[in-house]
Amino acid sequence: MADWEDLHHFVTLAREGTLSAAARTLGVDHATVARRVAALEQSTGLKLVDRRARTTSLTEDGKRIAAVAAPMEEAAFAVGRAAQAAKPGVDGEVSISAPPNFASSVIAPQLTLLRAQHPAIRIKLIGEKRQASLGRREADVALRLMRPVEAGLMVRKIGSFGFSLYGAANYLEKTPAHALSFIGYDASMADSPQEIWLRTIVGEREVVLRTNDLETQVSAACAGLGVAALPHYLGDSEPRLQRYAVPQKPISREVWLAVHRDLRQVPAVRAVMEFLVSCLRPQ
Amino acid sequence: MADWEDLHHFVTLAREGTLSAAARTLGVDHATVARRVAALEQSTGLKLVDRRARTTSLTEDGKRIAAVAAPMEEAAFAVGRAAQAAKPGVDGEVSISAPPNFASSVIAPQLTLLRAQHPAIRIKLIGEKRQASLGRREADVALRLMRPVEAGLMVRKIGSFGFSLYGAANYLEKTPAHALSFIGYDASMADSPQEIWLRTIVGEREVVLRTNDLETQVSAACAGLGVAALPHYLGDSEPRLQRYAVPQKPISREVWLAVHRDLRQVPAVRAVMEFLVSCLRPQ
DNA sequence: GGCCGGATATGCGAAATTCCACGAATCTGC
DNA sequence: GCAGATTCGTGGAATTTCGCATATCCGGCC
Repeated sequence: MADWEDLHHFVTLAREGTLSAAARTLGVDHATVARRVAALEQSTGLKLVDRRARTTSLTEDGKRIAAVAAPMEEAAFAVGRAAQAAKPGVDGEVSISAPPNFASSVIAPQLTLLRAQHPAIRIKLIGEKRQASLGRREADVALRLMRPVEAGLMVRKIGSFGFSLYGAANYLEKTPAHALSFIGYDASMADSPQEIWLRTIVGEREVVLRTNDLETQVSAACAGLGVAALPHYLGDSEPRLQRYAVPQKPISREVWLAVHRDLRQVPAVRAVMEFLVSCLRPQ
Repeated sequence: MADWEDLHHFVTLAREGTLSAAARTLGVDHATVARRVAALEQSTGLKLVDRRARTTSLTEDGKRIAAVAAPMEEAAFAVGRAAQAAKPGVDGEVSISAPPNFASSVIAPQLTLLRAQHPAIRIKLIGEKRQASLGRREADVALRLMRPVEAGLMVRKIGSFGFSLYGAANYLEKTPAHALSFIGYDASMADSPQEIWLRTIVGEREVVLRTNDLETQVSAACAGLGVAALPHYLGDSEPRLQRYAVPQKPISREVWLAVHRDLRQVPAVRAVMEFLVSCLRPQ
């Protein structure tokens, strides 16, 4: 019987694609991954990966084995969730995945409320653009701007927020509409609703700054570089900015709360979810 | 994330019931099992087993985790089968589980035929009364006397054999029917069809020897201790014995061949199955 | 009551595993 | 074309893990 930990390393390698990436997610050295995969090849008597200088690719046998072993990983994550769900009481660490600026602007400022109500809960707030997989427990709870489709999740729409154009007051005063400059997202966000909305407004005018970081957009707008499409929670809280009305139909994005089925009954997780709902409730 | 090998040890412990038994099936020291389970408890933060001097019993949390982890073991066995199935060609070791006397009397004598036809196949012939689990790869192929019901198996009836009463020639000559002594199975086989059949014949007469070993029955019958209910393949091949006819309806038992779905296409396994079928074919 | 078989803890030495560091190879951007 | 970044391979030192031996405990049996 093969060592299960060897299988763990191999499955991770199969998913991540490179030894180094697998090593990072496993929290070990890449040499360890290489050796464990070699051990698995030894014990199965099959060649599982093609080792080449810069990339390692799975052989046909490797793909087959990886496919069969994938359910094993599913089960392993289920064990992890079951273990967390078995812990009694409202304590322990709960990790939240949310869009970066949403995390810093909306959630973080209110964390003291949660802290006051449930002192035993430790929060890990992960602001990241990529959608953390709740299935593999990269986070316990996730806030998403689109309805999650991952299997095994309980999802719930808990609110929404609108966008407006914002500019520095003195910039808007002195600049005629046809001469406005714009601040937009970079290519990585080209498909986002707010960027599409912004393009309909920009028309022939100029986009002078593209950035994927909303805070940078705020700073640039404050400095009078141009106008930016910002969520209300950001723009309205910045006194140096004011809204710039446009005829286009305003847009808004929905906020969805997602939790894995297995964790939804955990007291600490429930508490965090209620807190997140309250964060989004209109004051 | 918990170490998968820790989970492996824990799942085995959960199934086997004791540290020592788990250690035996895993092929490690019981201290290792204890340490790994302790490590799992550490990493999950749950108490999984109650350690007592003579027995270790799962806690409620332990049962829950074990139940969730069981599919992981299923997947691990599937990986093992997939690995074996991926091996090309008619070679490698194939293990056969069969009733003990059947293995020694019917299969073993003909193994040279298989050997001649497929020199690259190594056979592991396991004669054991308990039914080896093909699902967990305790054997690749099994011969059973009843239709297997395990999930995932391909089963096929490949023959049958009958029973008769046998006794030493001189014993049968000198002993009148009402004075016959009998040789039967012990309590562990009390429910077997041949034992039930034997009881209908014995009536008020005496059972002078009970044993679970068929070879012992043969020896005793040869020595003139009494008559025994033996399968024809055993009794007919022993020149010192001859059948003793009885009015009761004769019985026979079916022989079933079982193989796991995932292994039925492996060349070596197919070859062994064909060989086993030929063993049962009436000459 | 004493003995025995089997099970679980514990301590220690050996062995295996892991991390670390360095070098080679490849891809990317300028 | 070259520098920088990333990746994989390898060898040696340190840590961890494992197996063995011993001690202890419990239940059953004579």
